[in-house]
Amino acid sequence: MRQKIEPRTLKGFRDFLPEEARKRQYAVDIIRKTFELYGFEPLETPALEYAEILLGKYGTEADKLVYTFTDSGNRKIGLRYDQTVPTARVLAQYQNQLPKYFRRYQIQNVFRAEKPQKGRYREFTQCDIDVFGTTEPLSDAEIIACTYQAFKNLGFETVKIKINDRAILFDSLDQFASDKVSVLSVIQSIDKLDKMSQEFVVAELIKKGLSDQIAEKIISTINNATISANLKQIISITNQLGIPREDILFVPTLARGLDYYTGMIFEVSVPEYGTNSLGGGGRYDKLIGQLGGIDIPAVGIAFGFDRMVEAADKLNLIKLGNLGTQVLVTIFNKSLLPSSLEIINKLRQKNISSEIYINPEDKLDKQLKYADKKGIPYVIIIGPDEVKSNQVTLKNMTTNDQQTIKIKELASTIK
RNA sequence: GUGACCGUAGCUCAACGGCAGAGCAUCGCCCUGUGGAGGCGAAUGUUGCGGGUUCAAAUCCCGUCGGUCACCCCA
Repeated sequence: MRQKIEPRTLKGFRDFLPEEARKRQYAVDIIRKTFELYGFEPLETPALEYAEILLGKYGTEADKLVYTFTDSGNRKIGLRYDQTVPTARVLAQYQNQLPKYFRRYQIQNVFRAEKPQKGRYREFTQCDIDVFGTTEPLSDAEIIACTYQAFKNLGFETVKIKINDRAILFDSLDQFASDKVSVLSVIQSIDKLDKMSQEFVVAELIKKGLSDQIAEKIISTINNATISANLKQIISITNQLGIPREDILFVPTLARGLDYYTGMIFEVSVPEYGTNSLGGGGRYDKLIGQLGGIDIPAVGIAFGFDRMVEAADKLNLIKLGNLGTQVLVTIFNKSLLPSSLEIINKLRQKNISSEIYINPEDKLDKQLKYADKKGIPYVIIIGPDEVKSNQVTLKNMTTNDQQTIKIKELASTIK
């Protein structure tokens, strides 16, 4: 007796059925075109890496979230946790083959062994763009401009970029750090000012071991911080690259959780969707050196493709009208099947995406019902009358119009 | 990783210790050259899974898997 296997997906992993998959493909297409438009080159890396490449890069906390296994050759391996680490490996491994100023994009799935919840999964897609090999503010600005445009191209009405400079945070907060409470720890608390009240953050700072006065002073210091020359320059270039001044906001309390940022940091959000950031990034000039052994400055962003699609879908920005099957060719009966086959060939030669009903035994009403359910806008009927007059009946499923036309007029009528 | 809530037909849910049900969806027919509306009929379950308590468990208890939410962290 064969054991019955229950079909199911792994916790935190998802299937994308046709409707969902089509939306994702639609979005990925727009994003990829934008990246290409801004001169970024594609890069793909394997899902699996040697575990030693992945582990120990962001700290012990992140290491726990890396999927690791032993393969049948007894190698310690792991699934990629992000796209930055594998790219750092590529930079170290192929340094002679890559351009000095390397700008690449990467749209791939990453894996994290986290507890899933809303908008968070164990396998999800990240869109990365980065510029390697320079500390020029122009490269920071290019990343911001391209990110902004990708969101705009997807159809988001307003896109806001919050920007700050880690240097501002370090310079103004260093004075408050102690053996007990590091600057990075203070910065992590500061990062919460966006979501939490000031009182909450002050309480957290006190809990971390700072005095009431110091905690209050930190808040007022950071609220009064002024913009850096570096940031001014980056913003000015983004304006010249066509990003409206009002969509770039200097937010001195923006901190970003990751420790490795060294300069400009930024986050993207879409106000219509909520305050949650859809992506973030910044400059990380030391990370690649730590990862691959060679010092290469870098700036980039990763945005969450899944959340972006969810937001776009919620705001009705994904129009699939012209995607998918345009025409269903029905089969009147078995003996007229050759006529239907002839038509479907013609349609496909004309580059019209079309489907032939798959069962010649089914009656016409069933075939129409099928088209209706799948949302196919046109149906072609070829019965004895049509065959006799060398025509076809073209039915528009949305307007309910129906006309009998010559076969050669088909393509132009549908388009 | 910590904590809370929830798993009953394809979907949304009812039954809350005593015969497992409804609406929607599906399929068939009304309708042998035309979908969406309507009418009639049919099919659908080891109540997520495993164990325990009980004369009796969908219901109570434990475990497990899955989902949702918050924290942490992030995308």
